[in-house]
Amino acid sequence: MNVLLIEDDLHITRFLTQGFRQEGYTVMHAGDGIDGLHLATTEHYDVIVLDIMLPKKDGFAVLSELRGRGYTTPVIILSAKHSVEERVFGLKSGADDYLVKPFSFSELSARCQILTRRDRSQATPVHQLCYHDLKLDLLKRTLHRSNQLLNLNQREFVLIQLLLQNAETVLSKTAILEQVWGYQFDPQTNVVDVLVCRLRSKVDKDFELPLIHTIRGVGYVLKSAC
Amino acid sequence: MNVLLIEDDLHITRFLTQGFRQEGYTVMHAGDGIDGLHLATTEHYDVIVLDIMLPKKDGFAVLSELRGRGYTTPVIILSAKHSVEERVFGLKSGADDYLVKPFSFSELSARCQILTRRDRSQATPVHQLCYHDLKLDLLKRTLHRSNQLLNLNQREFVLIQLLLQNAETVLSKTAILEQVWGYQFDPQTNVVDVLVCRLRSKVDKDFELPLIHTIRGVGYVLKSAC
DNA sequence: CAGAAACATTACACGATTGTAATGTTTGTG
DNA sequence: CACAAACATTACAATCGTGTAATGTTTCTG
Repeated sequence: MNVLLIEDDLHITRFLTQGFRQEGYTVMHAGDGIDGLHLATTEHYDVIVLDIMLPKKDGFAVLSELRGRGYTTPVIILSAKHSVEERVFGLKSGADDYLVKPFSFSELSARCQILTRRDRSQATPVHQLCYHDLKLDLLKRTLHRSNQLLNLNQREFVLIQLLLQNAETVLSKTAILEQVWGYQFDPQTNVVDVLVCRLRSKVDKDFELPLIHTIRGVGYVLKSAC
Repeated sequence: MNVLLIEDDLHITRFLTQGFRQEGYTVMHAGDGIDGLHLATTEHYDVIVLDIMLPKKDGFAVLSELRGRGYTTPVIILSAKHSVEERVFGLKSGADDYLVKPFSFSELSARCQILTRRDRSQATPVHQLCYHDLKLDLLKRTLHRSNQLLNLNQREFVLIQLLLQNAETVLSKTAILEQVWGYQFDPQTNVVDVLVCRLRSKVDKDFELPLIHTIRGVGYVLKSAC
């Protein structure tokens, strides 16, 4: 069982890490929101324990980005505030549970168990990837932008899937070549450029806000901000 | 959405019933443990909200009997006590959540939503279809027969999916036309025959046992027996 | 501002996919 | 067994998907 702990307070971190390890969990730790989000989207975890007050990116932001990208990993929020509004807000933003500090480790552990118990019975991989007004359904093989159906071909579909799975992360051309074509060498042509262009003409052309951005000298990203 | 509320305090009952009804839930109410258990085991509910201090049979007893009989309906415990021991005990006995009185209705409602949301997501569509030695993966878009990868094109893929979803059920040509092409009329050609033929050449040709059978005058079936 | 590098777009060609139609084969009935 | 209907197979043509290369455009540097 893997736990991702996103917490900046060193005392709490040590306390929880120890507790989880004693129960046989594997714990990964991130000390700020950016790191946490990165870990959460690159590795598999059974539960994420998420502090709200975090450096760089707060817990709510991490949570909403995570959910926005289609990740459904159970999240337990830890927070010092116990105002009803904040608790409800946390739960509505996609958290699965909300614990107010101070709390006992045994309760946290019990609540983790509930979430993972439920999760195991599912064990179904995500089949919908969302970002901004894009929605990709892997089972129906459809891509919608703002509820409008876009007709993609094979290659375009795989590329947008890759971009969605790595939303807001720059992908180099080499990485794209590798993951879309399976090539581990450069075919010395501009296939990637052409494919990106074709995808753009479907995904971005008729819309106000472009989502596919090029980072000159680096690669491409899917993101909504400029 | 159906809620079962097991609670003896009349004020709380009225308060919660009203709140749930305003959110469009249907609420059933039981005033003691015996009644509650009886209702829980005879009707279907999406969530059970369970008080601990109850006449006749307390909440923990109700919960453990319920779970002992195999019911997995999500249960939220309401309790006046907030000792860590009791909370952990409640969670470990099979509750899905634990709220300490006094609590706000909005938090209870949010937590109910989480539990029912999770439940609904368990109804996630299957992404693997299997029959005999055929295995179709809708996410990877692959078809294997006896662990051998078969390379299908678009139309063939949709047809085998349809056949697998209706394994051992005869599908008429009209039905196939409708579900694979979306046509609701007969194009007056033999597209279906041709597609079946092409699919067969991949699925059945190199194997001992044919899986795609034609029922003369009726349609086609996927089955392993003759 | 000239030039080069990086990227975008367009045009073209080849192969795969798919629908149509022609031809071949099986099955059942009188 | 002759015949027709139903189905299977094959052949062909139109279209689509995809890679390559040529041409435009942008961006950055000196």
